Amino acid sequence: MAITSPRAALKRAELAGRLGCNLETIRYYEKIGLLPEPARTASGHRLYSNGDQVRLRFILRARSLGFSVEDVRSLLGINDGRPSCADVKALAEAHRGDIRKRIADLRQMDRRLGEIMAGCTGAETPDCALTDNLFEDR
Amino acid sequence: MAITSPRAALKRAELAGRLGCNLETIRYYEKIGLLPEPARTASGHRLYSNGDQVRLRFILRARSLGFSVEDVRSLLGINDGRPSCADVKALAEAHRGDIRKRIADLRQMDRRLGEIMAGCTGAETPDCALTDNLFEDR
DNA sequence: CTTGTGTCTGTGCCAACTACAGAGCGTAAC
DNA sequence: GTTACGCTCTGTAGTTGGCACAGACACAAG
Repeated sequence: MAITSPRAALKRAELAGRLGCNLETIRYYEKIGLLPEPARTASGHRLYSNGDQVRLRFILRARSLGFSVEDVRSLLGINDGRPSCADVKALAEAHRGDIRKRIADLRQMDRRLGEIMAGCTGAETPDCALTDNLFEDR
Repeated sequence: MAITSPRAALKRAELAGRLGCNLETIRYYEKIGLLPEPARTASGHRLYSNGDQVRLRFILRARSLGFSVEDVRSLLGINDGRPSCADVKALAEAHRGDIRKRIADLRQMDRRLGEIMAGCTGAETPDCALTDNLFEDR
C-alpha cells in the first residue's frame, strides 16, 4: 500500500486509524445516516474519499464536545437543511446549559459523598458509616 | 409476641410511591438480583415487607450518589459477602475519583465550547464560526 | 354483574457504540 | 498453484439502567 497521500481513497481501518476512532464506529455512523454510503471496490470493500474523511472528522469533533448524535445530525443539516449560525448558536447554548447542569449534579454528588465518607474509618470491620447512612431510617 | 413492627405490606405501586421511584424500577432490581423475590398474595401480586423497603431505599440512595448497579451489589454484599468498612471506603474513593474525572471532562468541554462559540455571531446566514471550526483542516 | 383500576408476564426500546461469528477477499510466501 | 494470514464483509447481540407497552388476569365499588 502506498504512503498515505492526501487524496488517496482509504479503507475503513485506515480511516479509523487516521482519525483515532473505532473501526466499527464508522460503519455505525453510516448505518444511522451521519455518513453517506462510501464508494466500494468491485468486491464490496468500502473506499473513503477525502470528503468522507472531512465529514467524519466533523462528527467526531462535535461528539467530543458532547453534542449528541441528533445534535450532530442538525449541525450537518440532515434534519432541516443547513442550519443558520443562529440555529447553531441556539443548539450550542442549550448544550452548554446541559453540560453545566451535569457538572452541578456531579458536584453535588461529590459533596454528599464527602460528607457521608467523613465518618468512614476504613477499618476491617463490617461497621461502616457510609452503609449505615444509606440504611438509616430518615 | 410479634418482634417486627406490624407495618402493613405494600403493593408495588405503593412502595414506588413512597420511595419516589418508578414502578418498573422495582421489578427491574428484582430481576437483576438487587432485591429478593418478595412475598406474594395467593393470586401472585407482590407484597413488600418493611425490610424490602429498607433495602430498596438503600439501593436508591446509593444510585443517587452515582454508584453503579455493580457497586451497589458490592455494597450489599451480594458479590463477596458483606464488605468491610475498608472495602466500602475503597469503593467510594474510586467512585469519587470517577466523578471528579467526569467533572473535569465536562469542564473541558464547556471551556472548548466557549472558545469556539466566541466567534459565533448568531446571524441568519449559514456561515458559522462553530461549524467552520469543526470542519477546519487541522 | 359490570366497570374501572391495578397487577402480572414478557418483550421491545432508548443512547452510542462495541464485539463477535462466519463468510469472503487480497496478497505474500513457498 | 496453493496455502496461509490478515483484512473486510454482513448481521446480530451485548453494554447500562432502566421505561413503556400489550394482553391477560385480579380485585373493589357500585
